Amino acid sequence: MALTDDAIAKIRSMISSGELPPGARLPPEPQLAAQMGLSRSGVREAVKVLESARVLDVRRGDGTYVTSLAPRLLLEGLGVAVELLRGDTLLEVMEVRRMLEPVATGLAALRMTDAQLEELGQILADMRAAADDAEKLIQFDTAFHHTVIAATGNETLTSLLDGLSGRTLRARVWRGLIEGNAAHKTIDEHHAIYLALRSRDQLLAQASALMHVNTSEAWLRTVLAATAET
Amino acid sequence: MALTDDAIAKIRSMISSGELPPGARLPPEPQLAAQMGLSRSGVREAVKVLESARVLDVRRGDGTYVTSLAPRLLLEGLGVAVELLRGDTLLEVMEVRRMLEPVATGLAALRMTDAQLEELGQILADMRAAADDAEKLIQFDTAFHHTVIAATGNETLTSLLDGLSGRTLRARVWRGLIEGNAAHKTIDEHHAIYLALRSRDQLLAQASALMHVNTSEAWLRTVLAATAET
DNA sequence: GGGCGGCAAACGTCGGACGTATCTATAGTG
DNA sequence: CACTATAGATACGTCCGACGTTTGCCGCCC
Repeated sequence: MALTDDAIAKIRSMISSGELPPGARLPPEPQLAAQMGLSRSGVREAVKVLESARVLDVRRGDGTYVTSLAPRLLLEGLGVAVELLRGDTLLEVMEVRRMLEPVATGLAALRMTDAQLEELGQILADMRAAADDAEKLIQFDTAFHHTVIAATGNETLTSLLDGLSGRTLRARVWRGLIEGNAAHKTIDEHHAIYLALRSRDQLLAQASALMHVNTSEAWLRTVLAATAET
Repeated sequence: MALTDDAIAKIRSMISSGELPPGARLPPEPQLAAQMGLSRSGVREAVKVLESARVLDVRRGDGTYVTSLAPRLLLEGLGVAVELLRGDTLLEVMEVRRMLEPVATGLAALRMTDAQLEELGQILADMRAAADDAEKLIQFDTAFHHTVIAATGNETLTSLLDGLSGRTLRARVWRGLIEGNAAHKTIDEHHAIYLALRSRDQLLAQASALMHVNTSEAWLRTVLAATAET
């Protein structure tokens, strides 16, 4: 494993050292191969790994470049990782959300702009209108929480929570909610969060977010228990 | 990009669907290539990507297997991602720690066992004894926080916070601490956290952890400002 | 000045070859 | 019978060379 992994480490080190800043262009693959003492095949594997980690951007026919290294890119991988977590560890993920999301929502109450509140109200209305379409509900739910967290202005936090709230996880929770006729109640919870944010009430925002995550966790337990029986 | 990325998606989907459970063995590369309609080179790139994400475990001379998919493996990539974050976004990371670590430490106060407390006391003693060795301080600091968070029993949370407290980030903070003659004060903060945990006092643990993260953040700001001038 | 076409550069994919590590089954030995 | 040593098969690691396709750019033409 030495050669290819060494190449990965070398490229990564050139980036973190500043030798290859964001936007920089790497030498062509054959030249890079010679420079690092391995074949083009090995370089391609290394580049592919860094591309999948959103560290490099490979443009066919053009060249290979370092990305912006923005957190939204580098933390994208968290989402795919969470998608592969199994059964009980999903409850661990939910516990993390339970710890993080209320505090973050409280912070959002202090920082949210009027325009963002407006947008949030629209999403809430959309959600109410889609109360019988699971697919749309999941979509608006994702947008709602993303908008709230993004209002903190912390892109790292936003990407992290986006990743923790993977699509599969959300889908499972909403499946439980709908089958348990609890979708309406959950939409009301979103409304409570919205009202707290609108009042710029940090503590209330925090509390309402905690109750909401708690509901999600409860339904996830239900769904997981039902799945385990089968 | 279609072929190799398709292969990655296919393998990942076979895993998340349960067709390839943890520990399962994949077909040999040539066979896998034929099965997915591309050359062995392409398969190797796909496998390499999943190996770097700790989804697959490639054993030379033997075969390729699905890992345990434990969160400690899948979230390992978060650490390397954080290592590549630049300047100001490190403050965002610190803000996330500021939100998450106190709550997690409070939870640890409720769940920590006597044996874990004992271990924590030992690490604290080691830290005091190494008060003039930056390298060791960083090492014991890492062990201290890892032990505290691990006491929550939530492996996902532990891996997440481990990743957020990357080695480079820690090194920068401690460099500031030592140059600013604040190492001793910081060790006292660790002691305060230890005492709170020992008293099983959730709120006090939470508060002491917040003060500690706050100190780290302040010194990180100092170091970043000094770096920016140069 | 702007649009069009062709050339060169660079990545995408393929096929085959050979080296090396690992596992296993077999034969041998005490 | 149990254990060891060895030979073969299996599978990944690395390299090389070739060709297709895409993209960017520059010069030509209108």
